[in-house]
Amino acid sequence: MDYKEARHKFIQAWGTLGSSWGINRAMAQIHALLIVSTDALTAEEIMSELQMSRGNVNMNLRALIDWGIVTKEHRVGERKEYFSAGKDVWELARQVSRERRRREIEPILKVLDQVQSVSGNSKEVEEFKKVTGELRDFSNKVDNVLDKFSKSDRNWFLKMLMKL
Amino acid sequence: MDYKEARHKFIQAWGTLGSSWGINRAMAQIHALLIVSTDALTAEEIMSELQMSRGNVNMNLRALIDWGIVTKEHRVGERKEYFSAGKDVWELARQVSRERRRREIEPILKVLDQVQSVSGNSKEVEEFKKVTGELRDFSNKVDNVLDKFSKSDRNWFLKMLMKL
DNA sequence: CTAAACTTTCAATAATATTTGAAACTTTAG
DNA sequence: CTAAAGTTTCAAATATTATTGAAAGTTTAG
Repeated sequence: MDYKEARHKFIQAWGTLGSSWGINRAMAQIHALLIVSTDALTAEEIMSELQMSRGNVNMNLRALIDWGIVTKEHRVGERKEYFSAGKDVWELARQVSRERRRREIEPILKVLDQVQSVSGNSKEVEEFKKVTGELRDFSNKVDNVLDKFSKSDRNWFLKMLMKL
Repeated sequence: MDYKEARHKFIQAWGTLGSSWGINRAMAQIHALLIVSTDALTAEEIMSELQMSRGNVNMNLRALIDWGIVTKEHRVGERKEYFSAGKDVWELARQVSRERRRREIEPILKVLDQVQSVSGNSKEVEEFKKVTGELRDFSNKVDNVLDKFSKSDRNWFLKMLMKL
């Protein structure tokens, strides 16, 4: 397989994977492009490489920066902004787990907590409390693991794998 | 908070959570309804409770069955089919991790493997191989953990948490 | 076999999410 | 300050995904 094809395939696949995990295709593709680029790229370069509009590239670059997985660089004597993605896969995973925890797990935990205060003692209410309570406990545990993971150093995870 | 409100809130939240994780709202809501119900429900009951069409309920029930988290029951002397969700949160998590692994992690691993066979020895190709190789190794590890998780008994996870 | 009860399918429609592109805005060299 | 270079915004257009509902299909009691 030649480079151009492999790269295209990777970018496409990364975009598809993103879609099925709630990250939009453009954002995932831009990230894929940056992560395999040897140098930082300008918005122009990303636009032409991925055939997307300026607005789309700009919006999704900002989202990636917001997620903490892409950084903006300024070069001396240059007006243009350059963008690059961290090459460290471990760090990427930590950052993603940190963000998804904050954005999605925390809100559902809040609801599961609130909902525990339901009143009544019918069979239905008991069942409801039981199930949502278990869901909350489980989510709490997942939340704790992700928290640990996102704060840990890169050997923790590998060591944990050894213990399985 | 009264039961009706709490239940509604839970179903809504579960639907929203599903959406942001690539599971459609209707599917997540039906699951939420079944998991808090004391008894199995008919398609009719789900339709009226969640205000969705027969087609939508049927399609998503089949998807839930396909995921292995809802089962169909027949009752003697009854024509109607009844549906229920397993109440075991642990088992639910295992089943979901099993399915997502199969549907999303395996395909990306396949692409990351294929793409390793890229030819050339330019700086770009080296970087590409390096990054996609690391991504593949990492994904492999995640894949293994999920595999372990989906096959493990319910104490494994808790024990693992202790070790953190 | 027939017909009622129930389930499934799928083309049309609606809802949602993404993308575009042009205008507004910002920055800086001169 | 001015204007060129670059960036950001956002309403409108497009694309994608989910939902409906009616027709077709299936099952079973009689």
